[in-house]
Amino acid sequence: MKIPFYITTTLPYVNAIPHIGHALEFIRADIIARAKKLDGFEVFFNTGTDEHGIKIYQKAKQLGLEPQKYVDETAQKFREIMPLLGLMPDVNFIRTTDKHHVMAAQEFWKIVNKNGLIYKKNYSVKYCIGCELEKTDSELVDGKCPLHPLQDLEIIQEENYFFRFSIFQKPLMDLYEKQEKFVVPNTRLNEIRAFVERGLEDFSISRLASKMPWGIPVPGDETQVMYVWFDALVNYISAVGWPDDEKQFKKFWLETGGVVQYCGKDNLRQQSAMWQAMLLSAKISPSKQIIIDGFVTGEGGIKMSKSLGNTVDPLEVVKEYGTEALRYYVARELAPFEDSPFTMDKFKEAFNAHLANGLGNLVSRVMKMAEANGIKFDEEILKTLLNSNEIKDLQKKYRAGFDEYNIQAASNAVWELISNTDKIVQERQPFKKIKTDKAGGEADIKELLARLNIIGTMLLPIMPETAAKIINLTEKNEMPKEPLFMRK
RNA sequence: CGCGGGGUAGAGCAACGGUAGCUCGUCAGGCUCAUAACCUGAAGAUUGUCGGUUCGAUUCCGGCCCCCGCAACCA
Repeated sequence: MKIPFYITTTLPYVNAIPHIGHALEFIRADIIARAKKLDGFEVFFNTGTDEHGIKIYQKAKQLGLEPQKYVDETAQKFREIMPLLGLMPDVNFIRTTDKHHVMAAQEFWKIVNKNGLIYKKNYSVKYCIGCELEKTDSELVDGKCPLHPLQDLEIIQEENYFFRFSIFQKPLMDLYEKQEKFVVPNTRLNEIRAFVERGLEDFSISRLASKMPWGIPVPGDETQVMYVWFDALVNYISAVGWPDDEKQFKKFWLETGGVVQYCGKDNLRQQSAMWQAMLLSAKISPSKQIIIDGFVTGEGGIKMSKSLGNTVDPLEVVKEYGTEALRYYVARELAPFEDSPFTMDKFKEAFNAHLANGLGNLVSRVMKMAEANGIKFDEEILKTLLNSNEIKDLQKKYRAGFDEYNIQAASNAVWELISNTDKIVQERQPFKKIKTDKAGGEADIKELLARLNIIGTMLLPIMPETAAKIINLTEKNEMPKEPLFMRK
């Protein structure tokens, strides 16, 4: 009987096309999903697109498209990128415009409402006549719209539904206290704790449909649509069958102890506070863990932005270096939880050093020796090697890395093995030894083959295609027809 | 006194009460199985700054300076 495991990315908001930050999160979640699968778990891996709300409504209008048409097109771009990033083919792709999800979000609303946690209240909105847009406080400079500083903002009173977030302070603090490593890394847990401790305010969870119709209708009130967060977050349960597919929900939400959610640091509050309060309000058990990753930045830690021209297009990277190389870079060259710079120069450097010169070259040199001397992969030697302290220690590091969602640490263990193996070739010089001491040389080469085989196995979640290639080469005793990674 | 992260060799990071490690890059030597790859060694850091605690601080405490992100209904 396989133990179920549920992991999800944040659903990207489709007001823009996929960027490197999305790619990074998809790849990380996929690596964990694959590692769990290889470990014998029955994995449900979820991703998809968040498609409602004002930004999308405006974006569609601006492009002269119906919102549905716009989101169909953009969602398709996200769907297409999944295989290019090497995601598992059975990844679940949910859209918040899916019928089932819409139904689930409405059902969720009804339950929360029934539990007395939704109420109506006047909400004042600041509106800039110049922009013809609502403005939030954070968008204002000295209380004025920075684009139209001479015009006063109009205050519009609007009646919205609110969620009683404020009463969840204590339950959330308890959750952070009791659930082990609820937020990873710990600094983020402290951050959200401090935030909740300061006190929570109810937040509005609907918009007037007359002004912004692009949302899920509020059950029982056609004049309002649900605010995107209240809709989008529900995907984590609707994706596993809530509310109607009890069997699926029981398996992947209840038996797993909840979902493991990957999200960016900008999503900390929504996922580890708002969403958890929402679940509590519907009497559903909380998520299992929230994994917060940092952002990729440009050179020098500066935020990536189109206007600065320091963005990196994941599709360009894949086109130039391939999917596997991008996965490598995400896994090992980026800090797992902190911001890290991502530039094409750095990428090339890492590619040459660790994929071409490191992994690829090692495969070529070992397979050449094996092939030239007709030496076959030996299961017995593999078994002995797996019992050595060196390999055991590395496997331990590798597993601990994955257990802590520290993909970098796990990957480092693999490259430590690669480096050790290069050293062995140099020290024992089997290519020379085989000429004078046939048995000794053969034994060395067999060990090298077994090492390569282990490297392949360890690479399976990180670089699945390369890993399969390496395993295949060692078992078939073939030199790669062309280098695995050609120097750039 | 809004919140958080950070300032360590040319670059990117690590460590932690006992004078700093790794990766890339640079230089020298070795090897020739391999993708001008690989192995060994070297050069290169007064660990932002001032002060305190201590036998001893990069590591603990306090002040200051600088950088980055966020500031809730903006995904």
